[in-house]
Amino acid sequence: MARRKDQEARRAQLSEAAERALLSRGLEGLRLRDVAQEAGVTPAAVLYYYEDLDALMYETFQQGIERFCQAREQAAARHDDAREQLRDCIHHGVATGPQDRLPRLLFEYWPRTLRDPKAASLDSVFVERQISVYQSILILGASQGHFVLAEPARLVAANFVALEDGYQMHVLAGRRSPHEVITALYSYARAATGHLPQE
Amino acid sequence: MARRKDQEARRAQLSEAAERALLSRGLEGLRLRDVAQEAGVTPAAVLYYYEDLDALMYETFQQGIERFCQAREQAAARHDDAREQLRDCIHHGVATGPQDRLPRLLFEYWPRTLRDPKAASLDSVFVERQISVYQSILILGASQGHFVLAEPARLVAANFVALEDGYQMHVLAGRRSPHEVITALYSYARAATGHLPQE
Amino acid sequence: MARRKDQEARRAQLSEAAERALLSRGLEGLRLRDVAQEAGVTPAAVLYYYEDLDALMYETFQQGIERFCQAREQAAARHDDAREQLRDCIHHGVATGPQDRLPRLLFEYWPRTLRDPKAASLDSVFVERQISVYQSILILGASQGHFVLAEPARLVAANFVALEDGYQMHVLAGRRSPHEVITALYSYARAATGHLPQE
Amino acid sequence: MARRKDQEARRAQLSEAAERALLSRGLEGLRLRDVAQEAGVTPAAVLYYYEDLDALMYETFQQGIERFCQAREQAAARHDDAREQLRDCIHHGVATGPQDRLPRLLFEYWPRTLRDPKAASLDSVFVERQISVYQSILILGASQGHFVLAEPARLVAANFVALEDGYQMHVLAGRRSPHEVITALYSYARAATGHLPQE
DNA sequence: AATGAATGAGATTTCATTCAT
DNA sequence: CATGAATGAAATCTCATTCAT
Repeated sequence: MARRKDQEARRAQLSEAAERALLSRGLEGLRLRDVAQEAGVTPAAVLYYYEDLDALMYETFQQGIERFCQAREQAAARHDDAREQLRDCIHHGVATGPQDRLPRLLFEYWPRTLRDPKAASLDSVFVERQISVYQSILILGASQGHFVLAEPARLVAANFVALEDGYQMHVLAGRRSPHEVITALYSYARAATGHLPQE
Repeated sequence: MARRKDQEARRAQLSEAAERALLSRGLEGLRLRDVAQEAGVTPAAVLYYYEDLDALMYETFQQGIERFCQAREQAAARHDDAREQLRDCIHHGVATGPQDRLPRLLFEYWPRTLRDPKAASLDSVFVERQISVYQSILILGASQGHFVLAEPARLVAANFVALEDGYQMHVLAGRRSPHEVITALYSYARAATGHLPQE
Repeated sequence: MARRKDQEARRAQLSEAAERALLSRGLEGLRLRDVAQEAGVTPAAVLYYYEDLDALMYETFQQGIERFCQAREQAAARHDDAREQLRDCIHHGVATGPQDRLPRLLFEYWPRTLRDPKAASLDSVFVERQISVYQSILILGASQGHFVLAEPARLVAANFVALEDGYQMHVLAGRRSPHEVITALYSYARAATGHLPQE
Repeated sequence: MARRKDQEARRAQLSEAAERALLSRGLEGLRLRDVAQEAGVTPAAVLYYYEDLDALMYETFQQGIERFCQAREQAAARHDDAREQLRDCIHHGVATGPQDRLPRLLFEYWPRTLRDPKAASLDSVFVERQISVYQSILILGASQGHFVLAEPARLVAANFVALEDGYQMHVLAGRRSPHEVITALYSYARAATGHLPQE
């Protein structure tokens, strides 16, 4: 039991090292070596815990998605008022800058989902889950009388996610500040729900 | 002069071969060999025209951007009525499917802009140019009395581009049909301009 | 500590293999492959210990110089009488034939000192060190009353070294026997010091 | 007939280009390309006149030897007095500096004579010819009563050549000025002939 | 006589991977 | 459990070389 726990801990460390290494090298240029070095171990040690680099990165992606979604979901769950939920949800979806590890991981990994079916389905679920969060908030807000939706909640939610993703790339590229993006999302919120969130 | 033309033609052929090879291999897994094979020449022949694979892909990306932008700009220019311009502009910005080469190239290349400054500035211009197209259409539409903008044209234009990009990834992943995306963009058009384009 | 020793030992083995390979291939035609084969390992194994072939050859040159100089210095140090020192010094400076590895290494490497500053300074020290050996012997011999110098010791010493080097090339080319060269150096010794060494 | 003359002229141009290219690249790093570029033609054009780079360099070496020897022989032939012959002969044998093309060519090529029999015999003749020049001068000087030889003329001549070669390398390496070398040779001249040349 | 395009041989180089310790 | 040595596969890269024009 303790053994298994150690294993898990070690894997988590490696996974985190992989995330850090990803920032400087990018997924494309990332070598087993880089991750090992970042973790302070030898490449062979990494292979003791993971089949190969792909497996490690897949798991890292997977856990990244999980962390990202949970953060949002929990952020929303902290409030009863849909307006506050919406505001927090928006905030948690935007990268704090080009060095924000989690969004970087998610976007660097994305091209791989085009060819790796397992990654593709993971990504599908990821997107779906984010849409769900928005959708729930929108429906709640409508029922609370705060939001007036001119379009189906599902469509508005999908639009939120797409907008977010589209702008996310600009933030990661350092071309746009997180604040600008949040402002844009707020503005869309007003257009779609009639409610303008307050910072 | 004829010589130069031959050179250019050959480079264009290789560039196109690179685009095709990209579809099956992805940018990450793309080898010099793959491009050469796709073009029906030896790897050394490719190096005769390009410094290395990176240079070839950079130029391919560059020209891809150019083609993409010109197609949109020309599509819009074919009409006098801003409503028709907007409709065509939207259509030309959405991939026809996962095998649509041009958008694939643009999105596969994207992660590279995070580390290559030259590519980054190319990408900046690319985004800016697309925003401009939408912005012009919006302003024209407003002056023609067809559009009523609740937000600055610039912001709405940026939103269009971000939405498009966010949804584009879903189309390329095969998770969403081009039609769905166009519908979503139409719906945003109504929200932002008061005008719902007709297919 | 033991590790470090292993490393050093392995490097020394490779260096020696390089020397051997040099005899048949020459520095110009020497490939990483040749050295690896001579050492009984794979080319990649050589690169595990050395940056590249140049680095290996540089170190081999460096150590060759060291060995060559030490052999001479020790040979001279074995005697108290400057006449015996001179004789032994001369003997140790002449190649035993075209297959004499050490002189071959030194002379094959020489052209590289024309372009590689690090090698150049190594070579400078090498020459200087040899001149010093002769110079010390000459001065000692003069003080012992065995030698009568018509020219400054430094100049005579430099002449010894130059003569030796000039003749060395003939020996390495197989055009002249070591014996002939030693005789010529003896004859110069008589002219410059008044003392003719006895074999 | 005119044809042949053109051929010869072209080959001579290429040979000279090779000499120039040698200065920057060294024989080891010299590529067909470098020579072609230096001559302002394409690599294929060089191959039209020479079998391969080796053949070109061999001929260049051969002609270099010829030029070098003739210059010395003619220099000596300009005087009747052996003392003046000796002085001029010495002067013509020492490189003017590291960029002196002819000596550079001769010394860069030297390692090749260790493995290429044709080059080896060329080199033998070269050395022999130089010794002959000195020998003739020494014999003449003795008969004129200017020189007193304590050793056979042949040995003294060989010593001159060896000294010259040994010092030549220092000049080419930029470690010694031509003047210093000439002084050293003068000093040897006095020791071996009793006559100290005057600059 | 010479060129420019393209080839293909041969070398290096980079890595993940293996294995004894 | 982890390491360091060494391997071997796979890619690139460099050139001389060929050939049609």
